[in-house]
Amino acid sequence: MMAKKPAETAKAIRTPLTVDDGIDFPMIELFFFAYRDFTSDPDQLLATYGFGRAHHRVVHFVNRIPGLTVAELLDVLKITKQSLARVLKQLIDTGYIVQIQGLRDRRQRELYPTAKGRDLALALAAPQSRRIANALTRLDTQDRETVETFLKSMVDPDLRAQIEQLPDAAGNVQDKAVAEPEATR
Amino acid sequence: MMAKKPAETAKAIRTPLTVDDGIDFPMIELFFFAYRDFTSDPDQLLATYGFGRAHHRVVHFVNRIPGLTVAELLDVLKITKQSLARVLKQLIDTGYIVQIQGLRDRRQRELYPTAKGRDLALALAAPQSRRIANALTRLDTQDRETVETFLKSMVDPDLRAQIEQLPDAAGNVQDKAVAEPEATR
DNA sequence: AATTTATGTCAACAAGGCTGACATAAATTT
DNA sequence: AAATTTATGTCAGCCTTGTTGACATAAATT
Repeated sequence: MMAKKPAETAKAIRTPLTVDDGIDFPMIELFFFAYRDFTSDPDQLLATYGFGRAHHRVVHFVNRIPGLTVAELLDVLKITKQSLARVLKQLIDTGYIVQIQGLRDRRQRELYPTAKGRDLALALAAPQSRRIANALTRLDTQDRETVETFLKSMVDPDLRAQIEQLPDAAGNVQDKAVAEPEATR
Repeated sequence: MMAKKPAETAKAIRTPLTVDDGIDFPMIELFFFAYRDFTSDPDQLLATYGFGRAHHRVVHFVNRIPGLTVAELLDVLKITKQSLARVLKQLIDTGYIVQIQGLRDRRQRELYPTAKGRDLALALAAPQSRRIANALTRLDTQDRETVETFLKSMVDPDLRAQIEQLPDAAGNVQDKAVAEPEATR
């Protein structure tokens, strides 16, 4: 991979890149730093469990979409099954997630959280939710929608479908489909 | 690390976590997916160079703060010098970045981009800036400030200082300090 | 002269991505 | 019924990018 010579000490550019170069650097950097700190709270907690960010993502989506299959999870995470296998196996072996053979299609393994897994998902999400709530307090109440619209627009259009499938999504019908009959609540 | 038994098949929870659990899941997931796609454009480009995300960050900040020292870069990136050394060496060997011994303190190595390094930084930033601009078009003009305020508030207060130091920051004085005298422009 | 600081480097390790190959059971197609 | 496809699992090995610890050098500071 590395090959080229040090290019005969090419000349150093001493001026910084700025917005004058036609790039929205402030927003790019804001997004970078915001995400870095957004992930720092759960990262710290995960370390005490001996888990990493990969475990976080799995626990999160299994709790958000209980009963999703391995293939569906792979599609959400956009990683390979070999990559998933490692962390999923750990989460199953340590009792955070259980697999149940599909009824309709018995090849499928539906993934569900245990009580332990639910607690972990909540513990990981809590500081992130707090950070967001805190950031939103500095804005007018109707500005939440502005931020939501912005973030949603940052997602690739063809991948936005994934978001719509999650519970609580705007105009989501699935919530009702999954909800139990009123009598049992 | 891994030790526990499969917990005697602990019971599966079949209901999803939702906003009713007191967590702002929609925003958490929006932020996750938005950042995932935000990094996807440069990632693709980097792959064609044989570089990774670590190279991106180095090239970015060296272009934004030309002449910063190794120690300062480590502070911005929050990684170890051994981690930085690998990617920095590659970027220097392939002529994207040059080191210049500090004048004031000759132990320091000031980092500058070459023309090649500048081009790369611009090429990496362009799609991200485009994505942001596109997302902002869906909002009212004054909503940009809302998004900026939100993102800034997501950053840890004690780390916000880093952002202020970058060019173009709101109320930033440094731009002038770094600028050359008018005659030479 | 002694110590501290800025940087570089070597070695080893871990997490979490990846590819390729192969195995099994269940569903689907022919 | 047989052949094929699909969903999942698993083994093996590789890469990037983070980590720690140890040590070396030159320059600045005490």
